[in-house]
Amino acid sequence: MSCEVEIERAIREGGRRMTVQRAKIVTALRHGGDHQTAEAIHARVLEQEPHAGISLSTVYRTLETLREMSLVSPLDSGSGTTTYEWSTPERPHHHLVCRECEAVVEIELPALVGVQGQIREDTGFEPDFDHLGISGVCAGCAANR
Amino acid sequence: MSCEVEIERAIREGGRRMTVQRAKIVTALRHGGDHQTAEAIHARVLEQEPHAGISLSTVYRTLETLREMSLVSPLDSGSGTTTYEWSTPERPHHHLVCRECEAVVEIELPALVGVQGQIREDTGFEPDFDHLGISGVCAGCAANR
DNA sequence: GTCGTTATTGCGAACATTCGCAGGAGCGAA
DNA sequence: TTCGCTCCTGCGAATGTTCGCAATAACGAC
Repeated sequence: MSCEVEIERAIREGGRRMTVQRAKIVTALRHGGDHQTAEAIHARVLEQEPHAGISLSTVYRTLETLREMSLVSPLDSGSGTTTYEWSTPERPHHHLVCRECEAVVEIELPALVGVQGQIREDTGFEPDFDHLGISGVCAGCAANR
Repeated sequence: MSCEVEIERAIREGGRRMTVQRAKIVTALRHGGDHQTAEAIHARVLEQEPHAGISLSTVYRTLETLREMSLVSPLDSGSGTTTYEWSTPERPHHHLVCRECEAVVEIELPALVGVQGQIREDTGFEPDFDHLGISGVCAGCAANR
């Protein structure tokens, strides 16, 4: 993948360092599909390189670092485990997470831009409205009652 | 407090049982101010009745039960600890949680009703928009950079 | 009041995640 | 190339929260 170079440059900016561990975690994230747990990413790294010896702590810390740089979006699925997906700023979207069956549906919410503006004007607060996890009850579970 | 009777009735509906533990937890919640952690509620119960012998698990389970009945609103403050506050349906509000300093600001967002309608129409999903925890960066922290 | 069903409790273990610390490695400067 | 600063890692312990299980107690029926 060619974009690995760009990511490396992005990491270097801000005084961060490029390490083998980070490279492997980034690769696992980008090739592993959406909504992976930290544990799954860790397993994927070890699978491709059993002697890599990357600790789970490092996976968590790297994910946090990538989140600070807005390269990764965490999604709290409500059931106690957080999943991560590679950021796609060119296609902003949000997630509806069902409280009952834990299904996740993607949705675009351009109307949130107005809400974001209101918050900013009222309070000066800059909300993270680029990748919201909205919990609730999906149509299927609502029907089952 | 007179409304304890109403809460008791609400708990009984749906086949739930009224126990001493639940009564004490409800009292602690209602008299303890907003945004208490489970640990704080537990401590408050033990403080007023050292021999009560209520376990932390029971506090968590009771809070979950009260949340299912929409009597209590949890707020994930981002720092790993969840706080709870008694629901006030007559005064719906949301919380802006600063990712840097963890300050919490209350805000009313009537504009969200429109977004809620859009989600419902598009997907049939019923979002929990009555008590959102919105993370982001507050004005003060944004200025410190 | 007694009885039986079953929701609820307390306990300890499990879970996902974070933290502190000492050793190791990345990267700029010489 | 070597040196030195300091960021990063691995480990194990700690955190907040959930879960499984056996014992207990609430509440409706008699």
